[in-house]
Amino acid sequence: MAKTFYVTTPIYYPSGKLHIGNTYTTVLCDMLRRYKEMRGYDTYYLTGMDEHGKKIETVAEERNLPPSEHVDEIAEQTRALWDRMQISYDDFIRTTEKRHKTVVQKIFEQLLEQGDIYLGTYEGHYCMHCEAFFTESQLGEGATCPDCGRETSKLKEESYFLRLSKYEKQLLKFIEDNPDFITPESRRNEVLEFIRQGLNDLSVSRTTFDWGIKVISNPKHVVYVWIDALSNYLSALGYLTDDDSLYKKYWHGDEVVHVVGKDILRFHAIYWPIMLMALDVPITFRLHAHGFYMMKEGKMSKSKGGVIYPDTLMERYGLDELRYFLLRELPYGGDGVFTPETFVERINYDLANDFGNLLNRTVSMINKYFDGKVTAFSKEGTDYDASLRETCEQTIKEYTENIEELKVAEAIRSVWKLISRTNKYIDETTPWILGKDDSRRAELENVLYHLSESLRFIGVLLRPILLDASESLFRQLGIPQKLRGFDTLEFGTLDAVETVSKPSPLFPRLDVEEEVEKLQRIIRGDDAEESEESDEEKATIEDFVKLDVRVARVVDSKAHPNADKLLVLQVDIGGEQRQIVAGIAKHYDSKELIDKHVAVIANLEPVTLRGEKSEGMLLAGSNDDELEVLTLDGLNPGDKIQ
RNA sequence: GGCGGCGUAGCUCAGUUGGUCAGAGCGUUCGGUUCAUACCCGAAAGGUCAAGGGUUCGAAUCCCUUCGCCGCUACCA
Repeated sequence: MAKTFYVTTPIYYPSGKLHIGNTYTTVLCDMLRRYKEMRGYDTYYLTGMDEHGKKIETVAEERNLPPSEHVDEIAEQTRALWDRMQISYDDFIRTTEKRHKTVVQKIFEQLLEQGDIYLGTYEGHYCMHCEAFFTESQLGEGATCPDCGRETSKLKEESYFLRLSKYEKQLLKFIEDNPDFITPESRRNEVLEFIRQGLNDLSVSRTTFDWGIKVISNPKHVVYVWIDALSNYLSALGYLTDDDSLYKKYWHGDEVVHVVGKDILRFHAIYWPIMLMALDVPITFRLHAHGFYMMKEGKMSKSKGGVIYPDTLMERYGLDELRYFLLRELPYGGDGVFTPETFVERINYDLANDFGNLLNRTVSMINKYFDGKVTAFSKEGTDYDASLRETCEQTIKEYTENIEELKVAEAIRSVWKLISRTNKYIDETTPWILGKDDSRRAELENVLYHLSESLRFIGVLLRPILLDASESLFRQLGIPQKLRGFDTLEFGTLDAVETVSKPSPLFPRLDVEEEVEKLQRIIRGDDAEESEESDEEKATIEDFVKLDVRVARVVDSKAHPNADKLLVLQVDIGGEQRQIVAGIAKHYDSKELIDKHVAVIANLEPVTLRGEKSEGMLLAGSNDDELEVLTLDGLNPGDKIQ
């Protein structure tokens, strides 16, 4: 029986167009799946969409569509994108599907019965934008969302909670006992540290919106994101249904890998295992949290450094080029940078010059010297032959070890070492000199055979990465289907090569300057086709007039006794004195602002920050490294700002 | 503030358990070659391995301190 391999992407939340940062996960999983397939595994690749929640409800409303139609549309677009990218997924699950809902409801009820979920009331800060409650410890006693920075409102709501605290010790032990459970190690450490600080029970239901899975025993609640979304990994396999054969086969199989971006590490490393423990389902998966592709200026976003979409790159440069770049440029455990320069240079140097040209010159020579047919293989050979063969063997080893550890960029690099070695082999053996001497024909044929065999190795190893190019390589060298498998990678297995009569370049060379410029335009959004609506929400004038912004004179100021970023200011707002705590200590000395006239929001709900009362908010402008408090020394304390 | 990590050639980074570890790729300069998509191959220049101190016969590699940067976390509305 073949070993099994089950690989998953997160299910994507349809809030924006998928850019190359998002698609990386999917391409990585696709590559892993193809690799395992090639190694003879029985594989299953799951991806899908997370389609519930307030945000979807709202967007659908704005579009004047029922939410179901809205998500149908997006799901269709997403599937179409994966199809264009030749993603080899086996199943595409949507949380709005009946097969998923039923399972989630069963899971919820079971956990409720067992007491792992309990009904409580939540009194706390709620962020409308993130649809999330934050506990006191998460938010401290501030009033904004730790995720998005937007203002939260105090809400008292009935909510179900998942008892995380009960499983804290068990989870900690599991992670400690399984060093490979979470990779890379740095992420694992973060998780351990987070658990050690103690887990708060997790709110897992909402009553503030309808677009979600109803709690059967209490339908005014809908199941909130964690239990809904994470369950997809099981529901798609038929867990808790009449036919759970896939679940038995793959979840209880040999290898299960969840690949996620680092932003959702915690949910997969903590909440998901705890859910499984509570359900008495074995934790068979390992979790890999990769970094992101950034633009040079920072995070990929429309407002900041610009965005680049997979379609753009695919249409202009090709799928293999895109896959190669993505898989090759993201360093293990870190973030990657997309720049037009590196993208174009990778294509030219690695794909066109080193790899494509290697095939091209080999095919040309076989045609030129042997009319396209080569058969000989001399075991005696030269030192160069032996060295090349050795590199082939070594490459398989490095490649395999790296992929198994999910170090795909390293794996790819090891193949390129072989490509370089093979180019060098041509220089060492100088076939063009051998070609001038009839007595050395056997030698020449042996050289060309070695080149073909090396290229066959390269083609096989790159099959999971370069879909068209590997195929084209086999075709151009006339390598039969049965010699394209990983298990045929033994030097000398190839009986004969019969090349096509005229080689065709695998990758066209690009005009660097021209393409870089083109890409820069696209990223900036200057290209007509790429113009996009802004992500930003609009505030109405009503929103603004709610704020009472006033000029205040700083009367006194001291460092917060118990927080290094805070200053405690006494301000005069035209007769009334107040205390305001502001997070500006990194940028202002405690005395620096005294007597300055600053801008404050006067009608904020007072909060206590690290033990000091704050009755307002100081306005300041900032970027990544600078911060400047707004000063209006020409106006008097109490004057209104609007 | 707590925890983790990083700071190595102009640029991007490799460097497992301390002793050919001072490296690779790109860039630069020079040279070779012509089978090839003007490609490929080779050579050279470039670093007091962030700074200071310590352990050791010997440290980029271990320990301490300082500075700078990143991630998570707490505090910043």
